[in-house]
Amino acid sequence: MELNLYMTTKTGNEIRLIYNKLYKHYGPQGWWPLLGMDSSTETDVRMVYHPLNYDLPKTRNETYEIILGTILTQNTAWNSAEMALRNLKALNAIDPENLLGLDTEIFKQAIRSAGFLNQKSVYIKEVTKFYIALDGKIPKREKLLEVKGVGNETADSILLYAFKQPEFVVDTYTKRIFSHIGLIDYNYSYNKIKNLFETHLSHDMIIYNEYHALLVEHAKKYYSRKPYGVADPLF
DNA sequence: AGCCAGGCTACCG
DNA sequence: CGGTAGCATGGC
Repeated sequence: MELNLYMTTKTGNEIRLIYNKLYKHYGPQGWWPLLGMDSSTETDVRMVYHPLNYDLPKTRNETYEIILGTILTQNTAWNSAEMALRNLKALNAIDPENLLGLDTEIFKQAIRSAGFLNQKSVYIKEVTKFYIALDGKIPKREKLLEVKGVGNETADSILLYAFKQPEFVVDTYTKRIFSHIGLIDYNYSYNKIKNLFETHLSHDMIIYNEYHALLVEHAKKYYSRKPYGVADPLF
């Protein structure tokens, strides 16, 4: 029979149960957030989450904005990355060609709030050239990983949120929550954890999108300060 | 005042 | 291979 046995394992049930619990508790997350598209109110450009709308990003520059965000938020609070994005928008640089045309010092100062500006300025230029060269095509994970500054999590975030591909994203929060629950060891490799989730869930972009966003939302509340998870009311 | 943030590269054994 | 120092700034 073709009804897969893995669907009945304890681990598989846990992974799906936890998703349902988080979704019921927090609801759809509307990731990846985008800057408001209303340029008439430049002083109040906020990030827009878009729950239950999985058609975004729609334009070349919206896709690019998400790619920029994945680099800017590496080991950095989202608020700091968001500030950098607003600065870039004010420079009309959430556009691959315009960004590459910026003066280097102006560019670095624009992304300063996101930290690691020397590294990230290089990473962003590298991934920008890669994006332009794609010419509208969807990148292979393997090729994304060849770009300097794009590691496992960033590659999966780009594929999932910018290109709507079913790639599960593993981050620090995922490891904290699931090691706290006891389903993984904290030091499992990235791909081992990624495979665990992808094995036990439908290969569904929407599920992967919400699951990762929900884990971040939950972890920000209960897994940001040691000892992690002790006050977690759900798990 | 520290600790933490939606990681990655380079280099080490 | 797996393990880790260094990277920069802002919030709390």
